[in-house]
Amino acid sequence: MASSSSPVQVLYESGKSDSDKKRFRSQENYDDEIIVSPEQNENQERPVKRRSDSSYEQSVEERLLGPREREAEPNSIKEKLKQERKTLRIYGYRDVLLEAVESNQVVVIVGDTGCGKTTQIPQYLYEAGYGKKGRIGCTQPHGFTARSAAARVSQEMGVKLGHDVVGYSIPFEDCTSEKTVLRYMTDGTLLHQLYGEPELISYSVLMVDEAHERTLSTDILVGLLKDILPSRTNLKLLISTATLDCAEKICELFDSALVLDIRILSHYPPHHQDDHVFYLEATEANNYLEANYLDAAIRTALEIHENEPSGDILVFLTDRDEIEVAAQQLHQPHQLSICPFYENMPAELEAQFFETTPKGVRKVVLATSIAETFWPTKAGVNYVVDSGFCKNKSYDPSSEKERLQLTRISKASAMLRGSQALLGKCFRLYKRNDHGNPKPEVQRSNLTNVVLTLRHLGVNDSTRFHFLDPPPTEALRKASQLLFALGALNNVGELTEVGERMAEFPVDAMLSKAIVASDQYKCSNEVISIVAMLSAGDHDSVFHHPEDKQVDADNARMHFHSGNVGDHIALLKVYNEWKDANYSAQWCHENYIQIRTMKRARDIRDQLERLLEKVGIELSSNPFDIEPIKKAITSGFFAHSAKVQKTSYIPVKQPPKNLHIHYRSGLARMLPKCVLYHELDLETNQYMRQVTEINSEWLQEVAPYY
DNA sequence: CTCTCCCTT
Repeated sequence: MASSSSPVQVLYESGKSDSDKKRFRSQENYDDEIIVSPEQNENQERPVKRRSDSSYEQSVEERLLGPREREAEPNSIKEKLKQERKTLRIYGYRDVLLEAVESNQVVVIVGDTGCGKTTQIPQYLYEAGYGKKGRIGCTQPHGFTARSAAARVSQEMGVKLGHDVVGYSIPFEDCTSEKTVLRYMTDGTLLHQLYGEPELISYSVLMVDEAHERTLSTDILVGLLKDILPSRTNLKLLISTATLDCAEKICELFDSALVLDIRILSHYPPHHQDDHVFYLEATEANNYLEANYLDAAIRTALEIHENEPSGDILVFLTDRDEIEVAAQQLHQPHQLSICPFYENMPAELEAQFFETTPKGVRKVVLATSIAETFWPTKAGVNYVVDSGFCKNKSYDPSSEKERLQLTRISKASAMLRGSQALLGKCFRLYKRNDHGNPKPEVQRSNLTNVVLTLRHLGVNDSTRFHFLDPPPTEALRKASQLLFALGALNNVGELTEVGERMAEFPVDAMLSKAIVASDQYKCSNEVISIVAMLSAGDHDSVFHHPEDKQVDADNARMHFHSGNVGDHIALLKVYNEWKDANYSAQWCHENYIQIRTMKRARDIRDQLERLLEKVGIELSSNPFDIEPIKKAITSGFFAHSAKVQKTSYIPVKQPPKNLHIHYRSGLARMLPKCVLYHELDLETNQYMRQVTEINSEWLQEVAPYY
């Protein structure tokens, strides 16, 4: 173990006798963080994400209304829900809010996550008659919040979800009908709806919720709404945010907007004032630099275990590696049951969440920031350890490389993390108010698809678009350059027919181009399968390789690579064999394939197939010749081609830099002359993932201007 | 001889 000369070590030893008090200072002043709102108390379910699970909707309803309540008189349920609505904090602002909307086109609402605005405001608007003038839309950054809000609202209104006035529309799930007036959806869904309804003519009110998350879709949507509002004078816009900073930016964008801060005026009974959040003392916090927060988190968890009453612990770390390190170190003390929790976790680990730990055994959940919003069991945890960090994808436009970057979490994230410890304590491994200010996604993303979407919606000069925060000009320029090379823009910068078609597909522009190109190579049937597989998950989420069965898993994987067909064709073979096995779960298990990824690929593929018809591409198939398939892929990915040089690769066009085929590729150590890759690893940007051999002459054929 | 946070059209 580390010697006692390490500042962290000393720190922890000094704190041993008196538990947290020495290291952590409780919040002294009242601060509206970590509010236990009535809604949070009532509506505690945080279901684990189950993509494409058709039984999900029902299970949400069942959780919202326990079995006993379902049997009770419908009227008494209705009465109970009606009373509950009045206890919500937001209820006190009902009239103020409606008045504000009546006399202003744009209203910004500042309120904490979970204060009831998502479920209540659309209902207030409906009750005030806005539903008679058009639809009431409410957008969310995430599909599952849209779905659970709609489920809750349909309960409160006593209507059947999706068959009456309340519905929702999220990826792969359209739960609406002609009767739907109150519609919950994701920002992305609404953005796509703008393709067919540029002025959102069917809506009378729109509420853009959780704008402070600053997702790509939210930012683009808000910018577009700025343009739409002048000609839609009878359209009301509400934007909600948890932070004042974001509210100010929105006000700046819309020349006149009314800001309603529903946090300040609220009053809480004393027991809701929190004395359960502990921060590091300033001098100690300075020791917690990026280098040792993992160590600090592990030690804090152990100290909680030694000094605090029973209750499960949730530790927020940043990635899978850290979780595995922490799991190993915490494994030693008995009476600790360790649960890892991260996206794309193997199914067998997921099962641990639902196992009840034996009496006297404390559960420690080691999670990434996924646990800020998803929570697999109904039971909460008593203790939260917040490292204060997360990992974020970032894009450098000048090198055109994507990387994962360690980032300090925002105040909003810290609040979400802390709110998981409703009745216990939250230990933050940083100073009070020492939050990060993460860049909005639009400033750290590859903008190719953003520019394509904007063009498709008639925004011809993206540098003059109303961004809440402008992206680097270089990123916009690089995006236009790639779109030109792909043939989506012509030499005067107009969207071409190819570009129009590409914009319809909900996948990355280069994949979208491959689909459009598959028309001329008569293999759209195969290409949409490959595109769906590549879009379904990142890197290794298709093949499963458990620690203890590496050899078996490798053998299973290599079966799809027979003939050295390349990783793209291997993915096609995986999809087709799964389909031939009737989409069987057993087949996935036997072949070490992750069924979650496959189900998602199937959903995406179905969607792509429907869109082929929309853009006039015939579903064509040439299963016995892989060359046309590879050519179609090359039409999208010529920019990712590399030529062999001795034992490594150099990009065909771009500053010299050696690349290697990733060891998990079917072509690892094969050294084909010329290859194309889907992506580079985010850590070193040196390893090509998903590699296929191509003929270098094709490059001239598919991208003469590149 | 290396291995990527979380979302979403």
